[in-house]
Order: sequence, then C-alpha cells, then structure tokens
Amino acid sequence: MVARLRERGYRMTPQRLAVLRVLARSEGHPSAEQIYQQLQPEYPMLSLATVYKTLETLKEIGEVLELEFRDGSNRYDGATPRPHPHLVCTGCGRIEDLDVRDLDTLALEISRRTGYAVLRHRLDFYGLCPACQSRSAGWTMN
Amino acid sequence: MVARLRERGYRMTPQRLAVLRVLARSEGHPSAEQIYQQLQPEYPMLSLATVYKTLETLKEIGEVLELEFRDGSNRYDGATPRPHPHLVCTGCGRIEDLDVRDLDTLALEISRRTGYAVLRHRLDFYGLCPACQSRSAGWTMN
DNA sequence: GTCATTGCAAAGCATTTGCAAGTCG
DNA sequence: CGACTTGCAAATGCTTTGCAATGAC
Repeated sequence: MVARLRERGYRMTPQRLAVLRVLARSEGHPSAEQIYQQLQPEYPMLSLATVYKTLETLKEIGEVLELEFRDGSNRYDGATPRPHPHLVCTGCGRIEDLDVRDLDTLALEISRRTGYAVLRHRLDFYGLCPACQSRSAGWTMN
Repeated sequence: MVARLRERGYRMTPQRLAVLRVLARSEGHPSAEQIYQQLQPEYPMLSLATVYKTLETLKEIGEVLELEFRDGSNRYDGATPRPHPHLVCTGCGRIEDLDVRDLDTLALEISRRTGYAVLRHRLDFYGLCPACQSRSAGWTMN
C-alpha cells in the first residue's frame, strides 16, 4: 500500500501513514470521523481535513472502497478494496462483509446464515456510458 | 398510490399530489431538487422542505426507493419501488434500471448489453442483526 | 530549495427541524 | 373544529476548500 503510493509520487507523511495503518488493520468499516477519533490519542495534531484528503487520495488509486450512506457518514473499507457485498444492520449500523454468488435466493440465504432480518438490498453498477466513453477517454465524475 | 396513502390516514394535499405525479410518471431517478424544480412552474409556492417531507413519507410506506449517493443529492425511484439493480454512469450521472439475475457474469454481460464500461458495482443488503431484532421488535435506525 | 501536504477555519450542500399559519376531512 | 401539512428560515452534519505554514525528498 505504501509502495503503491510512493510509485505514484505521493509523499509519505506521518499523517498518511497513520491513516493507512488504521485502514489496513481495521476489520470493520470505519467512517472518516472514526478514523480521526481512533488516531487522536496518538496523533493529537492530526486534522479531520487531512483524514478526508488522505481518503480521497486512496480512493483515487483504488486502495479503499467507499460506501456511500445518506444517514450520517460514509464508511471506508481498506481491507478488501474490490467491490463486494455488504450486510448492513439498519438497527445499529454495523456493516459486515459478505461472500456470495447468486442474487435471487441470496436474501433468504443470508437471513438463514446470519440471523439478520433482511429488509432490503442495493445493487448498483458504476461505469461509463457509451457517450461518456467517447466524449473523454479517461476521466470520471467520481 | 393515492389510495395507499389515504388508507394509512395521510391527507391528500395539492403539494403531495404534485410530488406523487412526478414520481409516478418519471422514467428516470429524480433528485429531491429536480422534483422541486420540475414543479416550480406549476406550483410556485411549493417548498423544497415539503418535497423532502413527502419523500420521507413515501419512503416509510415503501412507495419510493431511495438511492443514496454521497456526491450530490439522493435519487428517488418511484416507478419500481422494489429494490433492483441500477446502472450508474460515473461520467454523466445517468441512472438506468437493470433486470438481471446472476452476479458473477453480470458486470461482463452488462458491459456487452449496454455498452457501458463497468468499473465497479455495489451490492448491499439491509436488515436487522439478531441483537437489534430482539432489542426492539419493530423500529429501525433508518 | 521545491512543491506536495498539513491544519485551521470558513464555506458548501443536501437534508432536517421548529414553529406559526394554513387547510384537509 | 382539530389534527395533519405547509413554508420559511435557521440549524445540522458531513465534507470540501482557501491559504499560509510546514516538511518530505
């Protein structure tokens, strides 16, 4: 992770390293705020803005996966940056990773396996439509 | 839609009807702001707050599906309120409905079918974890 | 020494809320 | 009439940005 940042010409600052460490170690899906809080004791002068900037950088090079949520803060998945299914508890906000294949019987199977009462799901694909592909060979809005 | 609102004791105001009409007719996935703008000419005194309140009500009774996005506004799907896959263009923000089954070969198949360059996807399930189910037989955070 | 990066505070935005006025049933 | 809704404006809360100071290389 550090290597990949260096390769692209990014500098390694203590702040960046700290955020990287949290992401690499974290089993969960911390929010920017949580990352910030977690580092406060050790890095009292780390600013929340820097956490956001670092996350933005990591997103760009695909080292973290951002989970967008309306209610409250976005969450970040540094352990498995490839897109993958998540199981989100609408009660406590807990987020767990999933390893599944079929979409039809899935909700049912997930209920059985996890004990969750699955209420709804969300599946979105992101990419460039033909118009955007030809209009610009390279950039994205996000 | 109107009937289902009445059943639950909601009153039918011109503002609510207007928002309902936009949602029922709209093929796309309008944001709250877009709904508001679209109704401005016809209902100049409709407020954005009311649009939000109406959408909140409709979400509660499951008549609209909310698509949460970090970048800018949430989008609302009134035509097919059941959760279903979407294809989101990260270039222009366009959102299209999908009708698909298998998750593995999906991205590839979608690329073929739609001409999109599929870059990533998102699949989340929402529900109550066992702890939350027993802790409270009924409410959710969201 | 340069230029990327930081920290701070202010700004931005979508969404929510308090409350008085309005109105559906 | 009484309770539900509306509209306005202020408030919230996350995220971003401008800019001078700092520090990586």
